[in-house]
Amino acid sequence: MNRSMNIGEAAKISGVNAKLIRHYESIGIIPKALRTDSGYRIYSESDVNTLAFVRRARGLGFSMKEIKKLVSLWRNRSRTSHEVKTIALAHVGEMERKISELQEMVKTLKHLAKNCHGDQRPECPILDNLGKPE
Amino acid sequence: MNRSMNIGEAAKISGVNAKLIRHYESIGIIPKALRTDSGYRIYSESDVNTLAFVRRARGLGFSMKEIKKLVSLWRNRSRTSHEVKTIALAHVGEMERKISELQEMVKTLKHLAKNCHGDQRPECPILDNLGKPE
DNA sequence: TTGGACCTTCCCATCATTGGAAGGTCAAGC
DNA sequence: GCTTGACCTTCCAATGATGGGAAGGTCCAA
Repeated sequence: MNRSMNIGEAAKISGVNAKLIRHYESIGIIPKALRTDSGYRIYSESDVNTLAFVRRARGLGFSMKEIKKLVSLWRNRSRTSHEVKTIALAHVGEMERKISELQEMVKTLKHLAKNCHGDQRPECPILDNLGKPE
Repeated sequence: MNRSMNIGEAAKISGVNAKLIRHYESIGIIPKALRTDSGYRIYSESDVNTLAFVRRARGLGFSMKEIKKLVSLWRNRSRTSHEVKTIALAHVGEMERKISELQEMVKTLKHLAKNCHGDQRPECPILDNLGKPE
């Protein structure tokens, strides 16, 4: 129990590669790791949990700034679920905005592509549209 | 007609700011502009058309690499509409993939948020999920 | 003791864009 | 003619998240 490990092992278990672990430390997402006498970083199981937390938050598309806040809330017993939910819903809103934007682009481009023969001839409504929209 | 203008005017008309015009020149999206004796860049109406083309392509989410190719096809009379359509549809596919990814994240996060009280209490299924997915 | 697999820090690249600094040019008003 | 301010020039750096690699130190097993 309570075993400690070096960065390679922590990477394997947490699913966050070593390069990224160092990076997360450097930008303050996770606290500075303890070191052996020779300078190797040491990780506890708790540290690995934090890393996996970060990985999963990334998987939901949260920014590093948001993740930093989420980690601190996670670690803070006097947090309120309201704070967490606010961040989550703001992120949902941002993603939904992005989805709409992409859908709009897809719609336009599909329409143009539908009218493009896609053969050996040079005529192309896609280029026409980009070249002169009027 | 056939008036020529400096970068500021070209920026206004094309809708691409001056900083970005210089950048596009530096990365080869547009050819190097002619210069006055004193070194100011000179743009023709045709150049401005190219800049607006780039701006609209950006608006459809194309990458600079793709836009470089599209500009060259636009300028090339012996292009085939097939080439253009291929690029466009590949881009549509990429955007649809991205949309699915975002939708999946939104779905997960909305589900977690729905079960989160969002009040003064610390209990929070969002943090629980990020902390231990098992 | 040697080798290889690990670790360290540091710098650079990506992508598209923006910002600023330091300095040159132009045109209008005095 | 000179000043002023708006424009232009180049160069360097930052963004956000990550990856790649170099140069060098450490650990462990044969």
